[in-house]
Amino acid sequence: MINRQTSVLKALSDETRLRIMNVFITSGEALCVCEVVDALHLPQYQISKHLAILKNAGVIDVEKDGTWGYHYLITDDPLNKMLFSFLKKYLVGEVFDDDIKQLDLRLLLREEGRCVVGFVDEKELKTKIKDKVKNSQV
Amino acid sequence: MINRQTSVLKALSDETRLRIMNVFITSGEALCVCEVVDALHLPQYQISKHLAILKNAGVIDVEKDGTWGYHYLITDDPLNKMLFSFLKKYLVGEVFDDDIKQLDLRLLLREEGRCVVGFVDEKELKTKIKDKVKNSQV
DNA sequence: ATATTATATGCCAATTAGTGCATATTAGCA
DNA sequence: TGCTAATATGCACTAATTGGCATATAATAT
Repeated sequence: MINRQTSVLKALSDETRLRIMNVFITSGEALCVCEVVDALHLPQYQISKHLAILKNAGVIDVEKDGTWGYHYLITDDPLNKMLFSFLKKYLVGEVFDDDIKQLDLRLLLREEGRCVVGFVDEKELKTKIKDKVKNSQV
Repeated sequence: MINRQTSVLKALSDETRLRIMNVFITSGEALCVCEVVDALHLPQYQISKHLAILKNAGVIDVEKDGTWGYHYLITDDPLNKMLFSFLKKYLVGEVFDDDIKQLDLRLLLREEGRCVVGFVDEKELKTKIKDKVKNSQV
């Protein structure tokens, strides 16, 4: 009953969902739920729900790989293309930048481009990264 | 408590408000409330309320001229500029196009670039336009 | 002063949306 | 088969949003 642009913008009218869009857009990666959870420091059930809303609005989709679910932007669509290139410039500021930093750290844990761990809290993340660096030097 | 981009996109997450933004953006004019009312065919109190929300979000402002209130886009801001140029491309489709047609008709009633009548319904509008054309030919 | 016109706003009811928690689902693994 | 890990979802609660109506405000005209 309402037009597409309205329902898409409704889906984007929430800080958490904008933060999610931000990590997808600036990373350019397909991300699994646990990676988004760690980037945003929000509970898993919230991220899952918000991802479902974005999926419903037609801006992202999922591809399952075992228990992992890789979510990615639907870029083969003219309206979405406009939207994403707008958001890429528009979403600037502390919150958005912090999320990217966290995501970049978290992505260091990937192996061969794939997510291999669930959520890890802040300290655990740092420890794991140190271990990884150590091992790669050996 | 929430960041600016979020509150702006919240303000845009409503079909009526997107339609309002559309008439501002594609017409490039400062419009008074009655002109927006006639373009969208919605009750005055709705338009007033929605304009207040957009004003609150920092995307439009008002300049009063007697009882008339001319609303206009706040374009001297980098984030707003991005937003408006995005919306200009993004807001396409029947609803949006129809509103523009209605607005164009309605703007024919202006005199020296100013609004000189309140709301007029569809038939009244057509009559008035015919009269105007007739008078201008004499 | 009073009436009229353009616009704003307060209040209510109805709907919708977000959070938190617990639990369901599904896949891999011992 | 049973366990654990990754993700999804149902439910209850609260908060926010919207439309409709009536009325307020404020400027102009009579």
